[in-house]
Parts: sequence; C-alpha cells; structure tokens
Amino acid sequence: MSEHIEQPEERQRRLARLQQLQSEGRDPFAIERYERTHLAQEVVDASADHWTLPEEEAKALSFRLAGRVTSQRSKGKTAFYDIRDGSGRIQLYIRKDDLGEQAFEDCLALDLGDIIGVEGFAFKTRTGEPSIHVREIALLSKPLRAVPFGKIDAEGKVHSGLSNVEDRYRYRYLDLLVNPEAKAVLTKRCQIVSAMRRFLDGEGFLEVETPTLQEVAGGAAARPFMTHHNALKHDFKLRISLELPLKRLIVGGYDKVYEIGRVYRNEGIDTQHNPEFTLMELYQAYANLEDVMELVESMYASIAQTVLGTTVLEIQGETVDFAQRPWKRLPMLEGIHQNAGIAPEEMTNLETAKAACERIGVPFALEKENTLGGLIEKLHEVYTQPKLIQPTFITDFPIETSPLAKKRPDNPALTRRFEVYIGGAELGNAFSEINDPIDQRERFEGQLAQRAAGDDEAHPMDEDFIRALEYGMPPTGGLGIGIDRMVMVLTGAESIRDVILFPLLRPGH
RNA sequence: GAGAGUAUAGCUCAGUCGGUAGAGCACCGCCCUUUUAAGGCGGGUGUCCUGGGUUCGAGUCCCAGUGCUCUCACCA
Repeated sequence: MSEHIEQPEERQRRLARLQQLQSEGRDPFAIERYERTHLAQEVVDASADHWTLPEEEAKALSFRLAGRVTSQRSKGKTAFYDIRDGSGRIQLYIRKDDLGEQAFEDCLALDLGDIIGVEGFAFKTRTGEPSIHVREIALLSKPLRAVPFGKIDAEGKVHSGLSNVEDRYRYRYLDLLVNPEAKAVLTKRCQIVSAMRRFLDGEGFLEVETPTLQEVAGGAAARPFMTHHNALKHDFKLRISLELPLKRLIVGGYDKVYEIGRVYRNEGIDTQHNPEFTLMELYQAYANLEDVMELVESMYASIAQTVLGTTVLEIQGETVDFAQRPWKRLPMLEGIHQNAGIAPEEMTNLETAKAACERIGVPFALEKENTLGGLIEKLHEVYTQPKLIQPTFITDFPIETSPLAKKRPDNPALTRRFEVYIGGAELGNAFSEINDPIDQRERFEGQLAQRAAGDDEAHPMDEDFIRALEYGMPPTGGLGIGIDRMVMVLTGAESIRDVILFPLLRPGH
C-alpha cells in the first residue's frame, strides 16, 4: 500500500532545514501574510498590458506572486522554478548575481511543494515562455512531507505523482493539488450546485432545510443508517430522502420549495453509489407531472449553459442537446415492448409476465420477482434503460413501486410518475404527488405487506405524514434529482467518487 | 454479500526455473547564467502487505488473513 504518511528520511531532511531556518530567526511559520499584486494567470495572459512595454519600462514594474513550487530546474548560477497558485502556473527565473549568495542558496534548498512569495518583473525567455525575473523571494510555508507533484510533458500529460486510486480519495487535498483534472471536475460540481440554486431561486422556489435525524426514514426505498440520541435515550434514523418533510411544508402553505441536502442509504459502495449523496428535491403546488417535465428541461439547459458554456454534450458517442425541447416521452410498458419484445397485454399479471420473460430468455432469476410492478421495472432497467442516451422521460410506473405517486385515472395499475434518463443513467424522479390521505394510507399499507413478505426496503408507515395530508395538500408536482449522478453526466466522470470531494472509504488508516 | 485480479524503494512499475533486490521519476552530492518531462557525473534510501507452511534456501510455491481494483447482487 502506498503511503505518503511514512517518509522518515524525507521528513528528517525537511525538518532539519526547517530547524536551521528557525535557529537563524527565519521561521517560515512565523510569517502571517504576503502581499500579492497578481495571480499567475494575470501575468501569463498574452493580452496583458505589460507585454507591450519597452524593456526598460517593463523592468521597472513590480509583480508580487505567491504559490507552490511545482518544478525546479537549476542550472548552476541560474535556476528556473514553476510556481502554481489558484489561477494557474508561472515560471520564475532566478539568477545568483541578482539575489546574492545567501538568497540563491536558499532557493536551491527549496523542495517541490514549498510555498513561496516572490517579487520581480515580467519577461519572456528566449523560448517565449512568460516568466517572472525574481528580485526577492520568501519562504512562506515549509511542507514536512514530499508533495507528489509529477512531471508534466510537452502535451501537458502528468507523469507519476499521485495516481493510486485509493490515495487520491483518501488524501484528496493532494489529489486536488497535483491532479488538475480532478480539481476541475470537483470545481464543476460546486458550480453545478450553485447554478441549480440560482435557477430555482429565479423560478421563485424557496430553499429550505429539513431534519436529517428522523423517527421514520421515508420517501424512498432504502435501508437507513441508525444513530442514537443520548439525552432522549432514543435511536433515530438518518434520512434517506427529503420528500416527506418538504410535502409537509406544501401543506403548511409554501407553494414552491426545494432542498439540496445530503441523504444516507445503508447500501453497498461502487462506481455509481456512495452511502451519503446529495439530493435535490422540489415541490410545486398546483403543478402536475408535465409542468415538472418542462422545469427539468429548462433547468438542465440552464445549468449546462452556465457551467459548461454550452447545452450540447458528447455522451457515449452521441451528441446530446439539452436545449432541444421537448425531450422524448416514453411510457415504461411501451419501452419494454420496443426493446424486450413483451407486449403490454402480457404484463397484466405476474404469471403471464413471467411466461413472457421465459419466452425471451431474460438474463436474471425470475424466482426473486414477487410483484408484477417489480418485474416490470426490472425489465425496464435491463432492456430499455441502457438505450436511453438522449434525454428521455419514462412515464407510467407500476403502482407497487410508486407508493407516493397518484394513480392514473384511466388505469389504476399505473402511476403519474416519470424518471428522466440521460446517457443510460437515471437522473431524476418525479410524481404528481398523492394528496388523498385515504389513498396514501392504502399505499403505505401495501408497502407494509411487502415488508412483511421480506422486503426490508419497503416504505414504512408514517402516521404524522398522513395526518398532515388530512389537513389538506393542494395538487402538487414533485421532483428529485441525484446531484452526484447529474454531475457525472455533465462532466463525463466514470465514478461517483470522482465527483465527491471526500467519498466514503473503509476506515483503518 | 459472491467471484476475479492485485500488493516489491517516497511514486509508477520490472523481477525469468526457488539461489539472497532492480529501472525511471523523486531524493542526496558535484558540474552547468534564458531552461522547461533541462542536461552530465556519482549515490539505493527496501518489514518484497501480514501470519503460518514446504524447502538447504521463498519476493517467487502452498494455506489463512487484510487492503485495494474490477465484475455481479442491492440501490439513486
């Protein structure tokens, strides 16, 4: 196992250098601030004014920058260093006859990762590289561990450095420091969340916060985490969705609310799942499923335009344009008919549906399927979902798997629900919400029966929620979007861990 | 939860038939006043994941364990 923790000799060397500086009264950790006049990118920028000045005037200018040493190339009585700050990289040019013996020796004693401040003037080398000709240099922080900056070749490809997958997640600060692509993706995530907030605020939604510690963890099919409150001597569950508190707020008279928050599901970990992930849910009174579809379409287009600068993306070899509306709508049973060759008439009861599955030779075990709705969703996932590269709303989910969505008036086996798919991934889930307390109670009771039959992810009864509905909730459209998945699609990330700053890892290091 | 792969220097990795540890980068020393994956000369810094076993001898073979990666199951 690779470890940046144990590097005794490296550490000893750096510690000795630090102690030497401290004994000379030059403790870098005693420094509190460094006045900067420029960021690296501002100096490098080809259109910057300082590049047009005559040489003498250019030399008279003063630039003060600070950053990490990422590369050093010493050549006897001169040396080139690269430093990087939040804006980018710039080269430093250092001459012994400018700095004097002591300062030049100090420079040669620098390590990759040292944080320095420099003062000098801007010029371009013979090869045309924008650089700072350094007149003063100050060590601002001395790392005691080797910072694994790799080498960057002519194509900009990073060599060595930090590539071990586990280390990248475990020591994310190093990943951010030495792998620019990793930082770019994670920064985009933050910008996507910010753009989503601005979009929803602009649509008149109010951002609210609801409890993460709950007596009944509902709103989704998942096993919760448990925790304990000492003073109340009571076990609470961590929320698995945002749904039920938000709908209580609709009952309370808020017409448009949303929450962006962390939820926790006690499930396995893989490239698509992290036990804690971020969900955005919104509820809009007096709106139905079709209203929510339009909201999803314009929200995606808005966020993509804001963060990526375009609504057109290449996803799995296909060109996808979020701005091309309306997105496709496809009833689930129709999708299964097209992609699996099982007609809707065959899926009116579990026996005929299973027979049809045997006819086409499904690649999963039929014994485990004990509800018609569950089997239909399974067929959808296996046969239809991988083909949904272009943005598509799958509608008319079976009632057994949709305990919070209104029934279709013309077919009570199906619900007023959609999931939105892009690039074969499920990116949103929406209902015309049940506001009939009698219907809601029956649905929960149906879930309790499934739970009794061994499904420990079936929805629990929530008496207080039904009580809220009994005081009256307007017709309401609701939407849930998994932020992490959405970021994966928008950034092309292959693992959910690449879009979470600190993904959950097994403890023990 | 199941299966497969993998674990050697700070990092990335090689290590043949079982014979006592190797490369590049990083690091240390010397040289070099516009280099850029700078270059030249010299230096190996190691609990070969852990614990057993086979053997005269194990990085290598066997057993068990652990971490990680991938696939599957569950899920968004």
